[in-house]
Amino acid sequence: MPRYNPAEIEPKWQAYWEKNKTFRCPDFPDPQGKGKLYVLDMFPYPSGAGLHVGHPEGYTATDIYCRYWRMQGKTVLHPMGYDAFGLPAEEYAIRTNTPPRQSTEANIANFTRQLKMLGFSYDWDRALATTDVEYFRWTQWIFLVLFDTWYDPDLQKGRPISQLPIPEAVAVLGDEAIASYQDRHRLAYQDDALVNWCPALGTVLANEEVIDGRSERGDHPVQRIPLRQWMLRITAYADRLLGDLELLDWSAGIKKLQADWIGKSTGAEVDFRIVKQDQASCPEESIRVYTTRPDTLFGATYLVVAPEHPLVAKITPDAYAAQVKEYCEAASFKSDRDRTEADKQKTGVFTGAYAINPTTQQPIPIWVADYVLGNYGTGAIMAVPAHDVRDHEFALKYRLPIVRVVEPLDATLEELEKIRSGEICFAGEGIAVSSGELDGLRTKDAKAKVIASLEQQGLGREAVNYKLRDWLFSRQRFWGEPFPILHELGPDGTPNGQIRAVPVADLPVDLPHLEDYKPHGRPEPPLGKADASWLYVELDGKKYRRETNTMPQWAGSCWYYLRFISPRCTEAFVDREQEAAWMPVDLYIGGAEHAVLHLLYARFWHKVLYDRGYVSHPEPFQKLVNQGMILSYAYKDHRGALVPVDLVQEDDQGAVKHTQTGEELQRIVAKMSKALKNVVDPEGVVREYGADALRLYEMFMGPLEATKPWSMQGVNGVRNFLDRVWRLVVDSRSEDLKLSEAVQDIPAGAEHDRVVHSTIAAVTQDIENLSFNTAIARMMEFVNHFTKESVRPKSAMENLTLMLAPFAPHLAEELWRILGHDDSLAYAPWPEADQEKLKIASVEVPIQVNGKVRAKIVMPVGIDKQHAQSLALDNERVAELLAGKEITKVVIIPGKMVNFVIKS
RNA sequence: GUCGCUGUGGCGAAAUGGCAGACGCAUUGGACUUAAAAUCCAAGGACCCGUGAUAGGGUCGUGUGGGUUCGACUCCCACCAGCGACACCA
Repeated sequence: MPRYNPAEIEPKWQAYWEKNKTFRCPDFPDPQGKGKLYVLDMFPYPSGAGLHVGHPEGYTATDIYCRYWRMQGKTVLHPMGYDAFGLPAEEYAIRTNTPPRQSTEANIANFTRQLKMLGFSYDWDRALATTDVEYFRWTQWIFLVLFDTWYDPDLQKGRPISQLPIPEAVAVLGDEAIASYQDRHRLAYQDDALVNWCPALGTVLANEEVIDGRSERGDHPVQRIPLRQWMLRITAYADRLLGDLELLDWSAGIKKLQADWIGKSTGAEVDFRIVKQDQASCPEESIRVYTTRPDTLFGATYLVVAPEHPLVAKITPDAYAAQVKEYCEAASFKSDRDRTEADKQKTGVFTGAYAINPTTQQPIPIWVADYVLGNYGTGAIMAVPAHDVRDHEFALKYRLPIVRVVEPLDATLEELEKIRSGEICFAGEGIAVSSGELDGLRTKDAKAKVIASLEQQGLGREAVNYKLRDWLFSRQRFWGEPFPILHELGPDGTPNGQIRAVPVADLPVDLPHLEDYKPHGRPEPPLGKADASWLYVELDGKKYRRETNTMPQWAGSCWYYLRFISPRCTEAFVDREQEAAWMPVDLYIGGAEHAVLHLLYARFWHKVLYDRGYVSHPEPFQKLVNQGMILSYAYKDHRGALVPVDLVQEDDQGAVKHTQTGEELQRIVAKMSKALKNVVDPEGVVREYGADALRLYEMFMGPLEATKPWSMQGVNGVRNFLDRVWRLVVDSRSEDLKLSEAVQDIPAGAEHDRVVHSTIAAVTQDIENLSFNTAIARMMEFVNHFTKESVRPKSAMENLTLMLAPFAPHLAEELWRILGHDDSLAYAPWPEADQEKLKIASVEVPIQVNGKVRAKIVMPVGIDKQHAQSLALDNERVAELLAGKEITKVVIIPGKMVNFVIKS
């Protein structure tokens, strides 16, 4: 085998690693080693389409990192698994008439085959899928932990429900009342929620799965209907989820995304007394609003309540009832997203009722408008049209008064004029005016003063709000984890409202066999069609019906990183000691599309488990890196329409033309898509160029976090590099496999040593910084250097092989063998850069005049400033330029540059 | 609309206060070959001056405009473009 042939050596080494369990990870980190390292990829959803080039990007990065640290002596946990529940699998199953478990397992087998083909150093013995019954047994168990936990706001901690203090008033009502009180406080609770129900898909959808009132998948109409749903009380943890971001080594961008999603705001709740009117029999005294700008209270000229607000009907006088009712009903049919469409004109209706502004004592009208959301704050606002753009827009449309109470600190006269005339609205901070006792105060001080005064009068208080909502956790689908919950049946055989957990000993609750799990257009979950033997349970003499909702796809991915630590543990969801030894995850790499939801949900579950004493760290993922998207070239015609790549041809001049119209096209970068025929299949790349070339190319394209376009010529380029490495070491003309004659077991000279050790230093640094593209460039320089040498020290070739091993492991193993080593190099010590051998005697230093390079002089390393200056002045050209000029300043950075500043 | 990221040769990129364009692709020239492929060696930002040809020298150049600095791709301000996320949260 004289030539580099990845098709032969790659399967050979993959078989070797598998047979020798080279990457098996021990239960505990080696106490003699250099510590533990837990490196995790976001596990894939095993779609029928197989691996996409985007998958190996992150996986190669983590693989390089793991292989490097193994060579540095760390014990590395590096697992892989599958997030396999979910709607696409179920849809596919319905379409092809195969059971979802069967198609899911086939897809997993295909993914595993493709991943193994790329030579990743996973411990495959730890592989798992969220659909494994033995896995979701513990997903259900964790759900029961959530069900068994309430959040104690005083201790800021989740505690067992048995420790929830029961108020005397509840206790006297008996066991049922206590149970219902407890149920209302659990982290997993049931609630009547307005959901996005899609009859065609037969399920509720998350808000992000609904676009303009239609489903993202299939474009079916979506309705808003109230349904009894399971909710998870993530809002209880909002403050900790926000505060603990500080502990994490995540990019500022991702932290900000999460912080914005949680959306903490501080302001005040203010009570507005309702003006009693003869017609309305309103028992309530006041409406409570939430505002972040209590300092603008004097400018509140009307109130707005959400259409869902419980007081709407009570405060509306009969004369207005019909139109208010009509408006509220119309609003109830709109989705949240419809209502919040920004470019939409605001609408609203006057209720006919008035409230008293507590500062001015003036009556102000109360309106209903759907720009106020029922489920944020108190569902009601005080409108300050002079200082809030939304209120301003609404006030202009309905001709409501605008009263200016804040002046900007630094505005141009022109701006000030417009603000004073009410033409534009000023929403910033400034100085209070026309606000009685607040006049002259800065916004911050005015807020404090008005809150204090409201508190004194019992009319308001400081308040905090979050955008984050509780998590709607149930789906009406077949292919998900069943809830381990039982509904007690009354004497008439229908649920009586009492619920209980399935005893832990009875877990898992497996999915029943269903002949027909297709959607039927009604919101009852498909599991309701299960046999009575599954559906009905008798326990302690009572009859129960199982909960028939299933969990959303997010559930399984909320804790898989814990199961990887002890995947076969039968006693617990994770072995306690092993958890303490391996957690937290040291490096987590995945796509930015999971920046908010997955990472927030997983952090939430982790904190609950932490509070309940099941895990040892408050946060699961210490360092997070988002790999960039891999895009493809696409072509656009004069109209801006995209042209499929098979209709594009490049001519001799390098211009791209449409093969049919001959029109010259513009090359752009776009997402890969089947329609554009520019999807790159990783398996095809492996066949043509080899797995090592694919891995190397994905890393050489550019920085890990950047989005970058795929180029087959680039793949060819790195393959060319691997060929050069091969020829550097191996005699490619010989019939049998042997070292090149240039490779000799001789000591390296000073020049060779410098190249070797500077490469080691650079590559080591680059790997630790995840800067793989520059690490590869350094190895290319190394190869370019030694290719020119007719004698290549064997030790230098060994160092190169070791450095290349994390990137191109198959080739490196093969070269290692040819260099005379019997073992795999997976655990060979990483080469160390010898600082002594990096030292050089002299450097070339640029000499600048007024910042422009005018000469270059070789100077000894470590020269002092004075000598550097005189050497520079000795230079003929420099002397010439400085002749007769006055030198005003000389800047000298020894070893870097000398700059003479002269008067011109 | 708001927020974030990105803007550097023909292309992917490097350098993140000190010689802009490392490394790779594509291109061009040379060696090898009967020839081609492969391989190896070499050249290369643009423009100008200079020379028989070299050598050599100059000006400009990192999206645009301004600023800080002896010195800016790098830091600051404003703007433009592309991509992405969020979107009436009071």
